[in-house]
Amino acid sequence: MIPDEPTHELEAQRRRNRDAAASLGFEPYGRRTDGLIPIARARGMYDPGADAAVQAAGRSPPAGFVDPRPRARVAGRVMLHRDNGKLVWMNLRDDTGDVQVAVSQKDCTGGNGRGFDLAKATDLGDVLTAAGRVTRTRTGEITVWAEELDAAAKCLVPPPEKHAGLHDIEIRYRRRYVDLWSNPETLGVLTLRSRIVARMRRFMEDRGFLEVETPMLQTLAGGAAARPFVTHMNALGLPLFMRIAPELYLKRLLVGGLPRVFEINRNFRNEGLDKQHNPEFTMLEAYQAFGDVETVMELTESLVRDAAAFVRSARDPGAGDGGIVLPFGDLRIDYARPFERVGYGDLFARAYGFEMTDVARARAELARMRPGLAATVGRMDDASVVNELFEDKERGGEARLDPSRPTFITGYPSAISPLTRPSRVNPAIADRADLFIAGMEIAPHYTELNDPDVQAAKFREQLRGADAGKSDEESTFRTFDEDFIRALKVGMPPAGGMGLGVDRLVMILTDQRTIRDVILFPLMRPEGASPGGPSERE
RNA sequence: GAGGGUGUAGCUCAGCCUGGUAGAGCAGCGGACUUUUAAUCCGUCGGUCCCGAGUUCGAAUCUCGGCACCCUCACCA
Repeated sequence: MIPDEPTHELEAQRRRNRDAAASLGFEPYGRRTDGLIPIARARGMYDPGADAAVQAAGRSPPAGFVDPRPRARVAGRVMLHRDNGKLVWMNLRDDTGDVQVAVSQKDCTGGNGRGFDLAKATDLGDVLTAAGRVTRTRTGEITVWAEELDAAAKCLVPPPEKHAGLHDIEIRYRRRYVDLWSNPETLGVLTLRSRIVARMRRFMEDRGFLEVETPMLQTLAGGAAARPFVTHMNALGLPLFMRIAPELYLKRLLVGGLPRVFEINRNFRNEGLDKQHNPEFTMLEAYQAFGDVETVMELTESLVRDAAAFVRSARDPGAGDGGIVLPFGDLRIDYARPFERVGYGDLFARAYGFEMTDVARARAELARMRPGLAATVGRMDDASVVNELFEDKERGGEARLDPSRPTFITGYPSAISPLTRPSRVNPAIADRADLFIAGMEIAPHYTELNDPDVQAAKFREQLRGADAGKSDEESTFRTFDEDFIRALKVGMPPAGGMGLGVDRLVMILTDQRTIRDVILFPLMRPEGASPGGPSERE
């Protein structure tokens, strides 16, 4: 808070109400409170029999009558507030749900005895604790009939409109702390994400994988083709990169003798952002020694199926053990059936009506489709030409997939998969498979390259490719990692590896259209940076 | 990067096409009310119409420039 900033009228009023609560003897910012239970649990404690017994006892219960209704102590934000004079109704919300609280002048006499007065001085958005009997009102609403009410935190900022909620998308991302408690959908999706990740972690552990943490600050950013974020370390006077992938470190661990390793953590790529890309994103990357591409495809398929089953049961706990079908937009995605598999070459032929080996035709086709690219097509190598066609959004191979069926594309050309081991059967084909769901690439799988000489040659090839025709920006991220080659010289067992885009998978499983809706704090430009001078608002 | 859209009270929005000096609901404030459910009833306060320039007697409204966000496309694993 900036001291001399003039406070808004609504905030000033809230400060007055806070001071009023303080002068009633409350600590406006609360204190430790033991014995709190989640609101959902308090609601579950409601006992119709006990309510009936109290009803039967009537207004003047017989001597020795003991109120059998359960007591609960809950904490939550004030979502609604209805002041009926000598009886104040409010609705408290925590992360488990809402409950109505009645604060009656006659009955709310516990604690410091001023609970009713506090209810009168309460603003929407305040955090309170309430303790009392769990009962039901005439109209059937489960209610904590407060015997005590205490202040826990003052809300000085006016909350969103009580019925419409917070709609402004920009403010929802910028102020998640408001979005989370005012929009139950946000809380639901983001807590579900957390539980999905926990579930995936356990799945991997159950399969014998060891979770590890490898450097995020790297002197060389390798393991993928992407532009890194650049930073600088003062103490060593060292330029550093934020990692674009953990791959080269995880493989060093295989060399070190760890047979199954995985990491769930952030990667950083200095590229554009859209519905499927956030500059920092979470990846589950795993390597299994003595496995191959098939091994890790099975791993991913089981992992995704398990996560989907988990989401389905979280959404609909009563559901039987039928299929696992989850909605994504208009799609209904079936995770129970074996995932589809389709070859790169087949998809290409299906999309264009000729074989991808017909390179001359492919060049002509690309030149026709992309007049702007016509000049460059001549300088592109065969595989790039084919892949350019393959990845075309409208006509390409990926566009031919059934988005409602999780599908592995297999048989990628070796030429576009530099870190992948060529197939033993046909070296022109890489042992690589990419999992697509809902038209989104979710996870690539590889039989990893472990021959140091072949790897070194591929690195060199990439560097050469970088020098030829590519822009400076593109070439900066291509690096030759000498130590990684040295590690391979020590001997890495044959292995299968995969990298799963956690944010994208969570999007699909939770039916969210943009990656920002599954990230707690998506990247935003700073607020108030307009040329008129930065306005200090917090 | 290109095109389109949005930006008005704390929040949700109308007004903009067709220029005449700012509206509603909720929230707030004062009052009434011990079974309400977006409580109700009476009264009332609240504005950098995103920022800047221009056109005009007059701009929330029209024009130009800028900023932020959203959508589509492009780029990018």
